[in-house]
Order: sequence, then structure tokens, then C-alpha cells
Amino acid sequence: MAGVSRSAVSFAFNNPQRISTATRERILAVADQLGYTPNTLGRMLQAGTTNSIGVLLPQGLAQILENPYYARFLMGTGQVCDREGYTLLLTPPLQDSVLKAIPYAAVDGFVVCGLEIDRGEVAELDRRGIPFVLIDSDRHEGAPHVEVDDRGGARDVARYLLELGHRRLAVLSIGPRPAADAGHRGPLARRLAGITDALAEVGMTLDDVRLAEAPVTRADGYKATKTLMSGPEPPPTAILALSDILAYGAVDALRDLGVDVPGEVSVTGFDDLAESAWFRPRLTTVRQPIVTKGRMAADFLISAIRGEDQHPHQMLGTSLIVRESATNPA
Amino acid sequence: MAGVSRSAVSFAFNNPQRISTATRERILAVADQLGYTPNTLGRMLQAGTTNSIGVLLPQGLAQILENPYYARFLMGTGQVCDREGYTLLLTPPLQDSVLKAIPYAAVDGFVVCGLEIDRGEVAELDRRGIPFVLIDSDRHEGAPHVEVDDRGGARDVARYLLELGHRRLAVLSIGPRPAADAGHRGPLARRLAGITDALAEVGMTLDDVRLAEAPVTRADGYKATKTLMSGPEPPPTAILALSDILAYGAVDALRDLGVDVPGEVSVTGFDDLAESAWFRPRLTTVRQPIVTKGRMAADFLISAIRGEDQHPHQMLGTSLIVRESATNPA
DNA sequence: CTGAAAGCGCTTACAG
DNA sequence: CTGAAAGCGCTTACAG
Repeated sequence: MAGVSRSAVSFAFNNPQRISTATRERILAVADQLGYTPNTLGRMLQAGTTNSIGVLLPQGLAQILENPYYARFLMGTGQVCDREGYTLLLTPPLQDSVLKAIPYAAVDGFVVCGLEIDRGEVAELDRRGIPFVLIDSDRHEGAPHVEVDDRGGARDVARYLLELGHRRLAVLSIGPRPAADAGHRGPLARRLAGITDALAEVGMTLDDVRLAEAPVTRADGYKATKTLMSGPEPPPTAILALSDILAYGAVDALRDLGVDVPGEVSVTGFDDLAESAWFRPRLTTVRQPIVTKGRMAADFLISAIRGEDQHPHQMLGTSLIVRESATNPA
Repeated sequence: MAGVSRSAVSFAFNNPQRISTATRERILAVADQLGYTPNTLGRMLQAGTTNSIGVLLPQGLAQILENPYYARFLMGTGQVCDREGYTLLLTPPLQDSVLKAIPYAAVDGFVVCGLEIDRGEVAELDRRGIPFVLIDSDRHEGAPHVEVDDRGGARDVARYLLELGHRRLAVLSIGPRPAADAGHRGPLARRLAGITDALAEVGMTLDDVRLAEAPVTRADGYKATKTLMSGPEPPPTAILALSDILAYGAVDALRDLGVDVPGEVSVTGFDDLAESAWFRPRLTTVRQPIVTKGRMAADFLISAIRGEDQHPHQMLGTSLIVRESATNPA
């Protein structure tokens, strides 16, 4: 356009030493006048790399970002992005389909989240030949995978409550779960299995506990707990929530009902969000290494992108954090 | 590759009616065998659109995602993305430069956050001719802009404390701020100006209040408050924190110090995060419409992308939320 | 030290 | 209903 060939222009921008300083300066000056700047997409297409990793999400962005669990998970992947100079593309389902979202994401690889049931995403990713790592999913051969010992964690906290002497237990679960998930897979099913394990040790089954479900927010947990406590049956002496958020809501509801926690009813959570240590009463809960999970997922993905792929699988442990919100039944 | 021309393949994928059903099926079948799938980048380059909006961030991803303020802001932009079918690209600085990050983001437009001082980003975006909207920045002609009445909000809460009778005030600010920001612009400077306004009404100046600074987290607020209370000077009767998070930390510290809130020391926040209503004591604070801000930014950006750009400017109001954490001085 | 050419993969007028 | 061609913008061997 202004004196030289396209290659010269390209060199001026990317390969200073392959061109004379004089022409380089001239090119850059003209580019500045014209407001020219190398097109990002053209560059990426040629380079075959985007310097971006995608997170394939199971729900809309608004729901995901409202959930502290995901905020922390993304923090972990974010740490790796920061370190490696990647951007992070948040990819929600398109028209309610995570499958449909895949072709619209210009990324070097995906972290696939919350895929309790595989509706073809894994196959699609495989055929595209794009690297990916599965989180909290079922084991899948041929792809890196990071999971948490949900079963063990849930077993620990249930056992703890049982050893404290509680027998009238309520489980506050995240739900309702999609019908298609009835096959009992994914983290939630594993947590329920863990509870079943602990129950079995004292000769009980899941049928002996009350099961309430709340979608996800603190307000949901509040509402579910209120209805849980208002039935004709004798109220539970302990509420085992399957997420910290839900546990917060349970405590809120109990307080408003004039029920002392843990004096009259014990409450436990699952996750150990940062707030749980500040929460009053300090929340007894199961810690799962959420940030580590996110970080590890991104680390595995970047290895896969670089072709160092060994399809690693990683199982992360949980630990019971005993604080103040659970004690012996009155 | 398997019988037909490239155009036919393209039609098979995108334009079913321009091709016979028979050949279409054949093409799709072969594509399936081969694992062929249209390349995302090629498609975007041709289409000239990415269906993605970028958020240009002032800090690394890990820091941003740790901050509930940003989580809520992103929730607002996420709502719009969900509605319009866009993905959201989180773009942190590259090698500490937000400017350098721009060329690596394949997006249709940017939401530019936390740009207290313009280091050339606006000019770069202008020359690229890529749409963008500024948030919490100084007014900039020729670009849509969304801001919040930080000054008014801060004035309101300071005035409230003053009217309660407090004179020994401490301001817990977010900082230290970058030296380059000494020009006093951006939200923080506006909040300080609002406090100055209120102080002036009772014949005081900023020099009459203690100024403490904490970087960002609850733990930071905790630490800053501890040192604030441990000096030789008589302790403040009220702490005006410039963010809710910092206020939480202040209350934590006060509690650990055996100081009653609000009995002995009043504490106020700024933001009104969801947690502030659950927090004990319920936090008196300034509500700013964070989610709305994010939503509006994304709405403006999408209008600009579609060429309906009228360079709208929007100033969002704040409101004082009076709850329990502040009362008359003892 | 510089230019002409090929190719990254796609889509869409334009002919046939 | 289908194919040959041009073009979205870029970069990198390859000649000169």
C-alpha cells in the first residue's frame, strides 16, 4: 500500500532483523497513519494457535458466575493462564446445548466442566482433535481427567455426624437433578454413595434419612430448610448439606426459626469456601481443593496442547474440617 | 476429497437447501468418517465475526476472580452474553501490559475495566476500529461509557456517619494506588472526593480523618484494621471502608480485639454485595448496581458491534443501605 | 535486503 | 444442482 510488499510489512511487525531498519521505520510510520494493525484472526489462522483456553460450561454464564464454587475453580485455571500468558474463554451452552457451543470457540483446548452425563461432547471434541480435560466427570479413557474424592468426603462427614450420635439426619442435596442423570454418576451421585457407605456402618440406609433438594443458591437452601423443618415429622437433629452455600441457607433458616445451631440442630457443608471460616457458627464441612482442581485441569490441558500429553488422571483428596456448626444431638 | 468440491462441502454444512439431499447426506457421512469438521478460525476470518466479547482486565485472572466485585460485574455481562449467544473472553494483561493483550484477543469488541489511567489502550482500540465501552473510567468522547455515582455514594455514607455524631473517623481505602494515579481520577478518587464533600459540611477536611489502606481481600482489611486500632492515638469511633470486603475484614478484626460493632465502633462498607445482608452485624453500606453496570456495558457494546452505536453515556445512581453496623458513637 | 508465491480453511457470489 | 474462482488477512519458505 505504501511502498513495499506484504512480506515486508509482516517482517516489520514480527521479524525486525529480516528487514532494514530504515524501511521498517517507514512501514511502521505509514501503518500508524493508516491505523493499520495486523488482524488477529488472520494471524491465528496462520499460526494455528489462539493462545486461549476454553472452559466448556454446563450452564449459562450468569448462573456460573453467581456460584462461588465456579468462581474458585476458574481462579485456579486463571492462575495457570496468568502464568502461561493465555486468555480464558468462558463458553456457555448455545441454545441450551454445550455441544453446539463447541464450534464457536476459538481456543487451543477445552476444560470440560460438570459433564455429569455425556451427550456427545466428548466424541465431538475427539473428532475435532482438539485437546481437552475432563473435570468431575466419569472416567474417560484417552483424555486427561481431574476428579475429587467426593465419595470419601461425604462418607467422612456422614460418619462424623453419626458418631456424634445423630440418627435423625436430613441430606440437603443439590437438585433436582436432570432425569437423564438417573444413572447415578457424577460428583453428586458419588457423594450420595459416600453417605450410604457411612449409613451402612450403623445399619442404616438412605431410606432412613430425609432427602431435600435445593437448586443452588443460599436462598434456595433457606427455603428448602424451612419446608424441611415445617413438616409433621419430628425435625432432623442434623442437616448434611451437599454444598457450603446450601449450608449457609440452612443456618439462616434455622436462625429465623429460632432454632439454635448447633445446640438444637447441627449443620455441615461441603466445599469449604473461604467464607465458611468466617461464617457464624464456623462451618464444619468437607474441604475439597477447588482451586487446585482448576489449576491442575489447566496444567494438564496445557501439557496436552503442547503435545506432552500422557492422558494423566488425578484424584484429589478431601478432608473433614471440624469447626463449630455440628455437635452432639441435644 | 470424497467426491465433491469445497463449495459443496460448505453448503452441506451451512446451506442445506442449496444442495441436493442425496449429496448432502453423502458429504456428511464422509465427513463423519474422516472426522472432518469446519475449522472455527477459518470460519471466523471469513465471517469477520467471532461471536465473542472480550473483557479487558486490569489485573491477572487469579486476582480478578478472587474479587466478588468482579464476579458480580462479570455476571452482568454474562447475562447479556447468555441472551445474545456470545462467549466471554477474559483478557488479563500480557506481561503486565493490558495494551499488549489486545492483539491476542479474537473478539468482536471489548468491555474495558478499571482503566483508572489511560496508558494508550483507548488509542489502540480506536485505531483498530474495534468497538469498546469504558467502565469506571474517566469520560472519553467517542466511546460508550458506564459509570457509577461514586462521589455521591461516598458523600452519603460519610454524611450519615457524621450526622450520627462521629468525628473520629477512619477511612479504609483500597490501595496503595499506583503512583501514576496520583492525578486523582477513577472511582477511588471520586469516593474520596465525596467524603471530602461531606466533611466540608461540618467544617472538616480529609486531613482530620485517619486514612488506612488495604489492597483488596478480607484478610487485608483485617490486618489494616488491627494496625489502625493499635496506634497510640485514640481509636476511631467509625470506620468507613471503601469496599464491603474490606468492611468484613474490619469487623473480623474488631471482634477479635473484643471491640463491639456497632456498640463501640461503627463500620460501613461500599458495594452492597449479597453477603452484606447476611453478614452479622448486617452491614450498613452504599449500594452500587454492579450487575446492572456489567449488563449495561455489554448491552452498549453489542449495540456498538451492530453499528447502532450512539456513544451512549450512562451514570448509575447509588443508594445508602442502612442496616445495623453503624450507630451513634458511645 | 526485498518481492512473488503458496497456503493456513473457510464462504459466497458467479458461471455453467 | 454443482464447480472454479476470488477473497477474508496473515506468515513463511523460496528466489532473486
